[in-house]
Amino acid sequence: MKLKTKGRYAVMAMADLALFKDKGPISLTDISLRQNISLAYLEQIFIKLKQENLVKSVRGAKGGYVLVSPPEEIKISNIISAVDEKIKTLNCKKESKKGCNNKSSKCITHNLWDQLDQHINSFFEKVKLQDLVKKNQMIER
Amino acid sequence: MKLKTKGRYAVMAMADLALFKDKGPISLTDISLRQNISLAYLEQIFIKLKQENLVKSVRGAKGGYVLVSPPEEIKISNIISAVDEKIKTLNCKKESKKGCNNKSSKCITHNLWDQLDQHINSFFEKVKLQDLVKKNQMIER
DNA sequence: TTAATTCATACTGAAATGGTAGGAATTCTA
DNA sequence: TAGAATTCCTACCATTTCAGTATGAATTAA
Repeated sequence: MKLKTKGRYAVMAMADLALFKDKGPISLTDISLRQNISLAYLEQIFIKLKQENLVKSVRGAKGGYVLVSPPEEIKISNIISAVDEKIKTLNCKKESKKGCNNKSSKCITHNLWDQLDQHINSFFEKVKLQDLVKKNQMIER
Repeated sequence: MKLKTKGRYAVMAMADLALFKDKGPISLTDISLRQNISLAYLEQIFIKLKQENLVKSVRGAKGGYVLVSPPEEIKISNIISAVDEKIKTLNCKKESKKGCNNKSSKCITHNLWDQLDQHINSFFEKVKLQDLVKKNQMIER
Protein backbone atom coordinates (compact mmCIF):
# COMPACT_ATOMS: atom_id res chain seq x y z
CA MET A 1 0.00 0.00 0.00
CA LYS A 2 1.62 3.16 -1.16
CA LEU A 3 0.80 6.75 -1.61
CA LYS A 4 1.29 7.95 -5.13
CA THR A 5 3.70 10.73 -5.94
CA LYS A 6 0.93 13.03 -6.98
CA GLY A 7 -0.55 13.01 -3.53
CA ARG A 8 2.81 13.39 -1.87
CA TYR A 9 3.97 16.14 -4.14
CA ALA A 10 0.71 17.97 -3.73
CA VAL A 11 1.11 18.03 0.01
CA MET A 12 4.72 19.05 -0.24
CA ALA A 13 3.92 21.84 -2.63
CA MET A 14 1.08 23.09 -0.50
CA ALA A 15 3.33 23.05 2.52
CA ASP A 16 5.83 25.07 0.56
CA LEU A 17 3.15 27.59 -0.31
CA ALA A 18 2.21 27.80 3.32
CA LEU A 19 5.79 28.34 4.32
CA PHE A 20 6.13 31.28 1.98
CA LYS A 21 2.62 32.55 2.11
CA ASP A 22 3.61 36.11 2.91
CA LYS A 23 5.78 36.54 -0.12
CA GLY A 24 3.04 37.03 -2.65
CA PRO A 25 2.44 34.55 -5.45
CA ILE A 26 4.94 31.73 -5.46
CA SER A 27 5.95 30.41 -8.84
CA LEU A 28 6.06 26.75 -9.61
CA THR A 29 9.64 27.22 -10.67
CA ASP A 30 10.49 28.12 -7.10
CA ILE A 31 8.61 25.20 -5.67
CA SER A 32 10.16 22.95 -8.24
CA LEU A 33 13.62 23.94 -7.15
CA ARG A 34 12.98 23.88 -3.44
CA GLN A 35 11.08 20.63 -3.36
CA ASN A 36 12.92 19.04 -6.22
CA ILE A 37 9.87 18.14 -8.28
CA SER A 38 9.71 18.49 -12.03
CA LEU A 39 8.09 21.73 -13.12
CA ALA A 40 5.87 20.18 -15.75
CA TYR A 41 4.62 17.66 -13.27
CA LEU A 42 3.87 20.34 -10.74
CA GLU A 43 1.86 22.16 -13.34
CA GLN A 44 -0.43 19.21 -13.71
CA ILE A 45 -0.83 18.92 -10.00
CA PHE A 46 -1.67 22.57 -9.58
CA ILE A 47 -4.36 22.45 -12.20
CA LYS A 48 -6.20 20.11 -9.88
CA LEU A 49 -5.46 22.03 -6.74
CA LYS A 50 -6.87 25.04 -8.43
CA GLN A 51 -9.97 23.25 -9.60
CA GLU A 52 -10.65 22.28 -6.03
CA ASN A 53 -10.20 25.85 -4.97
CA LEU A 54 -7.27 25.20 -2.72
CA VAL A 55 -5.05 27.64 -4.53
CA LYS A 56 -5.55 30.51 -6.85
CA SER A 57 -3.28 31.42 -9.69
CA VAL A 58 -1.77 34.67 -10.84
CA ARG A 59 -0.77 34.48 -14.44
CA GLY A 60 2.04 36.17 -16.24
CA ALA A 61 5.44 37.25 -15.12
CA LYS A 62 5.77 37.59 -11.35
CA GLY A 63 2.79 35.31 -11.17
CA GLY A 64 2.41 32.10 -9.30
CA TYR A 65 0.08 30.51 -6.83
CA VAL A 66 -1.38 31.55 -3.53
CA LEU A 67 -3.25 29.61 -0.91
CA VAL A 68 -6.95 30.35 -0.88
CA SER A 69 -7.37 29.64 2.81
CA PRO A 70 -5.04 29.99 5.77
CA PRO A 71 -2.94 26.89 6.45
CA GLU A 72 -4.74 26.13 9.67
CA GLU A 73 -7.95 25.59 7.75
CA ILE A 74 -6.60 23.32 5.07
CA LYS A 75 -6.87 19.64 5.80
CA ILE A 76 -4.48 17.17 4.29
CA SER A 77 -7.51 15.21 3.17
CA ASN A 78 -8.53 18.09 0.97
CA ILE A 79 -5.20 18.11 -0.75
CA ILE A 80 -4.97 14.40 -1.24
CA SER A 81 -8.44 14.09 -2.62
CA ALA A 82 -7.95 17.08 -4.90
CA VAL A 83 -5.30 15.27 -6.86
CA ASP A 84 -7.53 12.25 -6.75
CA GLU A 85 -5.65 9.94 -4.64
CA LYS A 86 -8.64 7.92 -3.73
CA ILE A 87 -8.46 6.39 -0.31
CA LYS A 88 -10.36 3.39 -1.39
CA THR A 89 -8.43 0.37 -0.45
CA LEU A 90 -10.91 -1.89 -2.12
CA ASN A 91 -13.35 -1.64 -4.95
CA CYS A 92 -15.82 -4.09 -3.69
CA LYS A 93 -19.21 -2.57 -3.21
CA LYS A 94 -20.29 -1.43 -6.60
CA GLU A 95 -18.48 -3.65 -9.04
CA SER A 96 -19.26 -7.28 -8.71
CA LYS A 97 -15.65 -8.17 -9.07
CA LYS A 98 -13.88 -11.19 -7.87
CA GLY A 99 -13.42 -11.37 -4.19
CA CYS A 100 -16.70 -9.88 -3.22
CA ASN A 101 -20.19 -10.75 -4.27
CA ASN A 102 -19.78 -14.23 -3.08
CA LYS A 103 -22.79 -16.43 -2.98
CA SER A 104 -23.72 -14.83 0.27
CA SER A 105 -23.77 -11.08 -0.22
CA LYS A 106 -20.71 -9.31 1.10
CA CYS A 107 -17.34 -10.95 1.31
CA ILE A 108 -16.00 -11.75 4.74
CA THR A 109 -13.52 -8.95 4.75
CA HIS A 110 -15.73 -6.29 3.29
CA ASN A 111 -16.26 -4.41 6.52
CA LEU A 112 -12.61 -4.54 7.36
CA TRP A 113 -11.63 -2.57 4.29
CA ASP A 114 -14.37 -0.11 4.82
CA GLN A 115 -13.13 0.51 8.31
CA LEU A 116 -9.60 0.85 7.08
CA ASP A 117 -10.65 3.53 4.65
CA GLN A 118 -12.36 5.41 7.42
CA HIS A 119 -9.35 5.05 9.63
CA ILE A 120 -7.02 6.50 7.05
CA ASN A 121 -9.36 9.25 6.08
CA SER A 122 -9.83 10.31 9.65
CA PHE A 123 -6.09 10.69 9.94
CA PHE A 124 -5.96 13.00 6.97
CA GLU A 125 -8.93 14.91 8.29
CA LYS A 126 -7.21 15.64 11.54
CA VAL A 127 -3.97 16.98 10.17
CA LYS A 128 -3.89 20.52 8.87
CA LEU A 129 -1.38 22.13 6.61
CA GLN A 130 -0.39 24.35 9.48
CA ASP A 131 0.70 21.32 11.46
CA LEU A 132 3.32 20.59 8.84
CA VAL A 133 4.82 24.00 8.57
CA LYS A 134 4.88 25.28 12.09
CA LYS A 135 8.02 23.33 12.90
CA ASN A 136 9.77 24.29 9.72
CA GLN A 137 8.76 27.89 9.89
CA MET A 138 12.05 29.69 9.65
CA ILE A 139 14.25 27.02 8.28
CA GLU A 140 14.92 28.39 4.84
CA ARG A 141 15.46 32.04 4.21
CA MET B 1 -3.72 4.59 -2.21
CA LYS B 2 -4.86 1.06 -2.63
CA LEU B 3 -4.39 -2.27 -1.06
CA LYS B 4 -3.06 -4.86 -3.44
CA THR B 5 -4.94 -8.00 -4.16
CA LYS B 6 -2.31 -10.13 -2.53
CA GLY B 7 -2.94 -8.54 0.81
CA ARG B 8 -6.67 -8.68 0.42
CA TYR B 9 -6.72 -12.23 -0.78
CA ALA B 10 -4.40 -13.31 1.98
CA VAL B 11 -6.75 -11.93 4.59
CA MET B 12 -9.74 -13.44 2.89
CA ALA B 13 -8.09 -16.81 2.65
CA MET B 14 -7.00 -16.72 6.25
CA ALA B 15 -10.50 -15.79 7.29
CA ASP B 16 -11.75 -18.74 5.32
CA LEU B 17 -9.32 -21.00 7.10
CA ALA B 18 -10.50 -19.64 10.40
CA LEU B 19 -14.09 -20.24 9.47
CA PHE B 20 -13.44 -23.89 8.72
CA LYS B 21 -10.70 -24.48 11.18
CA ASP B 22 -12.36 -27.54 12.69
CA LYS B 23 -12.60 -29.44 9.44
CA GLY B 24 -8.98 -30.50 9.19
CA PRO B 25 -6.71 -29.27 6.43
CA ILE B 26 -8.49 -27.03 3.97
CA SER B 27 -7.38 -27.29 0.38
CA LEU B 28 -6.67 -24.27 -1.71
CA THR B 29 -9.15 -25.59 -4.21
CA ASP B 30 -11.88 -25.13 -1.65
CA ILE B 31 -10.77 -21.66 -0.75
CA SER B 32 -10.42 -20.83 -4.39
CA LEU B 33 -14.03 -21.77 -5.00
CA ARG B 34 -15.46 -20.17 -1.93
CA GLN B 35 -13.57 -16.93 -2.15
CA ASN B 36 -13.39 -16.86 -5.90
CA ILE B 37 -9.66 -16.46 -6.18
CA SER B 38 -7.54 -18.23 -8.75
CA LEU B 39 -5.95 -21.39 -7.41
CA ALA B 40 -2.52 -20.72 -8.82
CA TYR B 41 -2.53 -17.28 -7.33
CA LEU B 42 -3.55 -18.62 -3.95
CA GLU B 43 -0.65 -21.03 -4.10
CA GLN B 44 1.77 -18.17 -4.36
CA ILE B 45 0.14 -16.41 -1.49
CA PHE B 46 0.24 -19.44 0.74
CA ILE B 47 3.91 -20.01 0.15
CA LYS B 48 4.45 -16.74 1.91
CA LEU B 49 1.94 -17.32 4.64
CA LYS B 50 3.72 -20.54 5.32
CA GLN B 51 7.13 -18.95 5.38
CA GLU B 52 5.89 -16.58 8.01
CA ASN B 53 4.58 -19.46 10.00
CA LEU B 54 0.98 -18.39 9.88
CA VAL B 55 -0.20 -21.63 8.33
CA LYS B 56 1.17 -25.09 8.01
CA SER B 57 0.70 -27.33 5.06
CA VAL B 58 -0.29 -30.93 4.69
CA ARG B 59 0.86 -32.28 1.39
CA GLY B 60 -0.69 -34.90 -0.78
CA ALA B 61 -4.28 -35.89 -1.34
CA LYS B 62 -6.63 -34.77 1.42
CA GLY B 63 -4.01 -32.24 2.26
CA GLY B 64 -4.34 -28.54 2.59
CA TYR B 65 -3.56 -25.81 5.03
CA VAL B 66 -4.23 -25.26 8.68
CA LEU B 67 -3.85 -22.22 10.86
CA VAL B 68 -0.86 -22.39 13.14
CA SER B 69 -2.42 -20.23 15.84
CA PRO B 70 -5.99 -19.70 16.95
CA PRO B 71 -7.78 -16.90 15.08
CA GLU B 72 -7.93 -14.68 18.13
CA GLU B 73 -4.15 -14.54 18.19
CA ILE B 74 -3.57 -13.71 14.57
CA LYS B 75 -3.33 -10.06 13.77
CA ILE B 76 -4.25 -8.71 10.39
CA SER B 77 -0.91 -6.96 10.36
CA ASN B 78 0.82 -10.32 10.42
CA ILE B 79 -1.06 -11.46 7.38
CA ILE B 80 -0.58 -8.33 5.39
CA SER B 81 3.09 -8.11 6.07
CA ALA B 82 3.60 -11.79 5.33
CA VAL B 83 2.62 -11.30 1.71
CA ASP B 84 4.76 -8.23 1.72
CA GLU B 85 2.32 -5.55 1.38
CA LYS B 86 4.57 -2.98 2.83
CA ILE B 87 2.75 -0.29 4.67
CA LYS B 88 5.29 2.21 3.64
CA THR B 89 3.52 5.08 2.08
CA LEU B 90 6.77 6.69 1.22
CA ASN B 91 10.28 5.60 0.45
CA CYS B 92 12.01 8.59 1.77
CA LYS B 93 14.42 7.73 4.48
CA LYS B 94 16.96 5.47 2.93
CA GLU B 95 17.02 6.29 -0.73
CA SER B 96 17.94 9.83 -1.50
CA LYS B 97 15.22 10.10 -4.04
CA LYS B 98 13.47 13.13 -5.26
CA GLY B 99 11.20 14.74 -2.81
CA CYS B 100 13.27 14.11 0.23
CA ASN B 101 16.87 14.87 0.97
CA ASN B 102 16.39 18.48 0.24
CA LYS B 103 19.17 20.82 1.07
CA SER B 104 18.01 20.80 4.63
CA SER B 105 17.80 17.19 5.74
CA LYS B 106 14.30 15.79 5.85
CA CYS B 107 11.56 17.01 3.59
CA ILE B 108 8.76 18.98 5.13
CA THR B 109 6.29 16.17 4.93
CA HIS B 110 8.56 13.41 6.07
CA ASN B 111 7.07 13.09 9.52
CA LEU B 112 3.59 13.13 8.15
CA TRP B 113 4.11 9.99 6.15
CA ASP B 114 5.82 8.29 8.99
CA GLN B 115 2.87 9.00 11.18
CA LEU B 116 0.50 7.78 8.53
CA ASP B 117 2.32 4.50 8.36
CA GLN B 118 2.06 4.13 12.07
CA HIS B 119 -1.58 4.99 12.01
CA ILE B 120 -2.37 2.35 9.44
CA ASN B 121 -0.23 -0.25 11.09
CA SER B 122 -1.85 0.31 14.42
CA PHE B 123 -5.17 -0.38 12.80
CA PHE B 124 -3.99 -3.69 11.47
CA GLU B 125 -2.43 -4.49 14.80
CA LYS B 126 -5.68 -4.08 16.60
CA VAL B 127 -7.81 -6.28 14.41
CA LYS B 128 -7.57 -10.02 14.83
CA LEU B 129 -8.65 -12.71 12.46
CA GLN B 130 -11.25 -13.72 14.98
CA ASP B 131 -12.90 -10.33 14.66
CA LEU B 132 -13.61 -11.04 11.04
CA VAL B 133 -15.08 -14.45 11.39
CA LYS B 134 -17.18 -14.22 14.49
CA LYS B 135 -20.01 -12.53 12.66
CA ASN B 136 -19.87 -14.89 9.74
CA GLN B 137 -19.51 -17.95 11.87
CA MET B 138 -22.36 -20.11 10.71
CA ILE B 139 -23.20 -18.51 7.47
CA GLU B 140 -21.93 -21.13 5.09
CA ARG B 141 -22.37 -24.74 6.02
C1' DT C 1 -1.39 -46.63 -9.18
C1' DT C 2 -3.74 -42.62 -9.49
C1' DA C 3 -5.90 -38.61 -8.08
C1' DA C 4 -5.48 -34.79 -5.20
C1' DT C 5 -2.88 -31.92 -3.43
C1' DT C 6 1.26 -28.63 -2.20
C1' DC C 7 5.60 -26.66 -4.04
C1' DA C 8 8.44 -23.92 -7.22
C1' DT C 9 9.40 -20.97 -10.82
C1' DA C 10 8.99 -18.69 -15.11
C1' DC C 11 6.36 -16.01 -18.01
C1' DT C 12 2.99 -12.45 -19.65
C1' DG C 13 -0.69 -8.94 -20.93
C1' DA C 14 -2.61 -4.93 -19.45
C1' DA C 15 -2.86 -1.06 -16.82
C1' DA C 16 -1.05 2.39 -14.05
C1' DT C 17 2.56 5.41 -12.85
C1' DG C 18 5.44 9.09 -13.22
C1' DG C 19 6.72 11.65 -15.79
C1' DT C 20 8.23 14.63 -20.79
C1' DA C 21 7.32 17.56 -24.57
C1' DG C 22 5.61 21.30 -26.94
C1' DG C 23 3.19 25.04 -27.51
C1' DA C 24 -0.37 28.68 -26.41
C1' DA C 25 -2.18 32.32 -23.48
C1' DT C 26 -1.40 35.88 -20.17
C1' DT C 27 0.81 39.64 -17.92
C1' DC C 28 4.60 42.14 -15.65
C1' DT C 29 8.49 45.11 -16.60
C1' DA C 30 12.10 47.43 -19.02
C1' DT D 1 5.80 47.51 -27.22
C1' DA D 2 8.86 43.67 -26.98
C1' DG D 3 10.37 40.07 -24.32
C1' DA D 4 10.65 37.28 -20.40
C1' DA D 5 8.28 34.87 -16.99
C1' DT D 6 4.86 32.64 -15.92
C1' DT D 7 0.34 29.67 -15.96
C1' DC D 8 -2.46 26.71 -18.90
C1' DC D 9 -3.49 22.76 -21.87
C1' DT D 10 -3.06 18.40 -23.93
C1' DA D 11 -0.79 14.75 -26.01
C1' DC D 12 2.50 11.36 -25.62
C1' DC D 13 5.64 7.82 -23.70
C1' DA D 14 8.73 4.52 -21.20
C1' DT D 15 8.94 1.75 -17.36
C1' DT D 16 7.34 -0.65 -13.77
C1' DT D 17 4.01 -3.03 -11.28
C1' DC D 18 0.07 -5.91 -10.90
C1' DA D 19 -2.49 -9.71 -11.15
C1' DG D 20 -2.52 -13.33 -12.69
C1' DT D 21 -1.30 -17.97 -16.15
C1' DA D 22 1.21 -21.80 -17.21
C1' DT D 23 3.89 -25.63 -16.43
C1' DG D 24 5.74 -29.09 -14.24
C1' DA D 25 7.42 -31.10 -10.52
C1' DA D 26 7.14 -33.60 -5.51
C1' DT D 27 4.24 -35.73 -2.08
C1' DT D 28 0.82 -38.58 -0.10
C1' DA D 29 -3.90 -40.57 0.90
C1' DA D 30 -6.88 -43.98 -0.77
